[in-house]
Amino acid sequence: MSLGKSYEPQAFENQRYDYWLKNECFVAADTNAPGQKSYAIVIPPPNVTGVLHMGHALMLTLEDILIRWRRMHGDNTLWLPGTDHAGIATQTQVEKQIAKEGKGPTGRPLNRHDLGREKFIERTWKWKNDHHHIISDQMKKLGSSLDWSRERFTMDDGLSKAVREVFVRLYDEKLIYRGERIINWCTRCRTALSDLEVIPTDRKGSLWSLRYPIVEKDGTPVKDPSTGEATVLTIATTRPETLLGDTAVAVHPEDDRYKNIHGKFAVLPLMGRLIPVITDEYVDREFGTGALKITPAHDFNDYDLGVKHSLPMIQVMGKDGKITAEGGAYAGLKFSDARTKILEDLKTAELLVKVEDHAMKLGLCQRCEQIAEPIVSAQWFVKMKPLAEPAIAAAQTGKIEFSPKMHEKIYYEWMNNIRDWCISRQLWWGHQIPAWHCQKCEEITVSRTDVTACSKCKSTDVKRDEDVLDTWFSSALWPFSTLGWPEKTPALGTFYPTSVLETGSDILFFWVARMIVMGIHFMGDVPFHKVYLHSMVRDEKGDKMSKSKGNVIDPLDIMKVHGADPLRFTLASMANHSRDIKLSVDRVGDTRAFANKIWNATKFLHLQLDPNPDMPIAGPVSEPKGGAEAWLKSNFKNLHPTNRWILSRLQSAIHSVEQGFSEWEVDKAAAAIYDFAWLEFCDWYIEFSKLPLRKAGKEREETIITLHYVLETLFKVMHPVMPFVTEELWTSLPWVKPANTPARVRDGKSALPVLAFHAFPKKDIAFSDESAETEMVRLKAVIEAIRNFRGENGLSPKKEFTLHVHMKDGAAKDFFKKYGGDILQLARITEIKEIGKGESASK
RNA sequence: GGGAGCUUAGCUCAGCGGUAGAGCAAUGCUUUUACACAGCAUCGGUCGUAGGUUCGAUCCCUACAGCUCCCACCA
Repeated sequence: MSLGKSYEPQAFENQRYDYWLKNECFVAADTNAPGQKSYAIVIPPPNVTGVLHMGHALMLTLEDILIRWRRMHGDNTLWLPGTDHAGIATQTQVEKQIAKEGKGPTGRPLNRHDLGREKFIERTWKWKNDHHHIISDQMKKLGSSLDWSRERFTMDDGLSKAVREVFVRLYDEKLIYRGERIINWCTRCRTALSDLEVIPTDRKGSLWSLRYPIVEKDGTPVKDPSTGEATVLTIATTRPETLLGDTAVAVHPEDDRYKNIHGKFAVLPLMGRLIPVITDEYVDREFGTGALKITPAHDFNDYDLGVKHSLPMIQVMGKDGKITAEGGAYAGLKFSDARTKILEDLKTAELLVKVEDHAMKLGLCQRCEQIAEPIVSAQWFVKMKPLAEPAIAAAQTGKIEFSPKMHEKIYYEWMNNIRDWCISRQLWWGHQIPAWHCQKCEEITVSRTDVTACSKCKSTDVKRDEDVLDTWFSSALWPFSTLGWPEKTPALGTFYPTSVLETGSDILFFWVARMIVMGIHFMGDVPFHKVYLHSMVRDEKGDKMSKSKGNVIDPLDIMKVHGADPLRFTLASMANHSRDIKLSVDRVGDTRAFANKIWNATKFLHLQLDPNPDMPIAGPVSEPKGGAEAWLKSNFKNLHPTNRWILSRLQSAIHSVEQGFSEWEVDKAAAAIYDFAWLEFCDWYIEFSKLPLRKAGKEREETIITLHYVLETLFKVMHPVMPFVTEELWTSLPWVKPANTPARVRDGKSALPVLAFHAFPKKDIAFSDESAETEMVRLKAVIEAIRNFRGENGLSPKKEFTLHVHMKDGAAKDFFKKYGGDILQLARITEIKEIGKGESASK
């Protein structure tokens, strides 16, 4: 088979992938063959409506490397694909689409309520079905060797069943409960959020100082003991609109300034109601005036104080982003308008003392960047503490290892301080909570099957809870739900626990920690033994890629121009552990040059074998009996030193790559491949090989065998990183046969060899040769010295010259006797002349 | 406020106790029968700063600075 002029990935990548797919090359067996081990990775499921971004490309590349590497080692490998229903993200997409389709009753754009829940969910399923193929097709473009026959979706029947089972069991175990608590609420998404979904963000704000007059219970002003004037407490706040819901003011019990007002009351500005002055050591005497207003319904700290002091909770900020009826004159105003109005009114009432600039953190909704408001609301929670304990132990005992190690500390930190997980979301798209509220006795019935009557009073007037579960709830079950749980499927037995969980470090808490928790609780064993985390991909300046900044590097664009393999190799070689990946398009271009280099090295071999009028020696060489490897092994001692050298270097490269893959140092593996292939094999070995290849006979034959063997082995070693080009080149080699290819593939109409089924090379000490390596170092040094001499003296490579050397010592004499011819040609010198001591060397 | 990581040639990064490395960029030469998506050579760094340990430090320790990230309820 002949090769094209240069590396053109577009010519073969799609066809290769189609061939793999058609022949089910990546389908895992449900059970292991005798003596076989299983190796499984479940993919971090991308959003079903998403498009492939560089983070996905990195994740897919790294996981495919591991999977292909283990597959070549003979493991029963499963790489399980799937997508996530992505509650808010998907729902928002469909809502946007609906909004474009028409107007609702009052002339505003259509929304989901106009359709109704059932219709809306139907629409969303349709959207999902229409869009799902986009991201999976893109994953295929990258060469991902996923077992598509086992593809799952977080809302498919099996997974829905698993979700329901888990919910019911946790509820029965009292680990899921419903409670009225303060939670983060996004007024745009109109749903509760978990702590993780709120991103603290630096914002410039103001600190307003407000006056709260202090009075007795009956309303008479409290006089200042020293001045005799009415006491007014000045309180600083960053959110003046919350004063509508104040139910107390607090001072520190030991604060001498305020001892006279303990037990008194404050007149709430604008609202006029009396609220108690309470004391609590929580108050920081140093901050502001040392006095604090308490709004239990709208601040996490105030909520705790409110519970502690049994304060009423007045909800003034509504879930719709407007002030509630409790807000009196301000009811119906948007929060921001309410603030403006309140500040005006305070000013008028002379209750606003001063305004200062104040740097502060604001919690923003992760999804829409709207300010997340703390609101008291009835939600479902998972009690995390008891579940976290065994998950912490699993890491401590080494049942789960984190790599890089530093993430283990971060994991402990979070798990040790874990708070209950708010799992209910006020959305329609997702797993609806399997709980029914009795309209008569308020009993909640949670069940695996749909409920028609209250479990307590038997009333048939029951209504299903409207909320759906946090998207991450179903993702947390992913490692076992995708394998068939709660059924005891063969696949579950074969592949659980999975081998490695690989993902970006940004979802360590969202996903990884929760999978560990759920896996241990429901399977009685960890969901995976190793957690490999990769860095974030940024643009070449180190900025986060974002659509608004316009700095997004689209993996699909890159692949279109340079091919999947160069992108994969680039990502792999940049996948370090300690810093973000700064990706530049140029870098992928450089790697494309590497692919082209390998392409041409292979072409070089073909050129030797294909009859060619310009090269009288060229012609086929037949494969040695028993194969090249066996032949080279038995003749190793008699091979030319350059052949022994390259075989020895190849072993060393295999060793480095194997080590890189097994120790989660993929970047080092990529470097080892690059250095061997380009710097040693292409730059030196191929140049050396040209000399014997010009002569007919044994030396030529031996060199062809070595060339063929090194290339073939190199392709195998590189295959996990660059699957397309390696297989393309490998199949072009004259001695490659479709051996090892499973029957289902071999029996196909075309039986192209598939590299994925061939064994990953193992380091073979039979090919290690220290003396050949030492000798080559010497030879290279001599040639390099001559090249330097040329460079420094401005002698062009064309200019021929004679090298005069002293050769009094025997070793040097032998050396030049042995390699003199090679040096002549490779360093382009006319002749080497020996000169006596005292004579000066000249060109 | 707590914690982590990073700081090495113009750029992107390796190296991590023993005379500074690669790729790209720049410059020069070369179209020699694998490759100009190339080859060869050259240019280029007191390895963030200041101390300490050591015979010896880019590499270990301690401070400091800058950048990045994570966690945290200071109004």
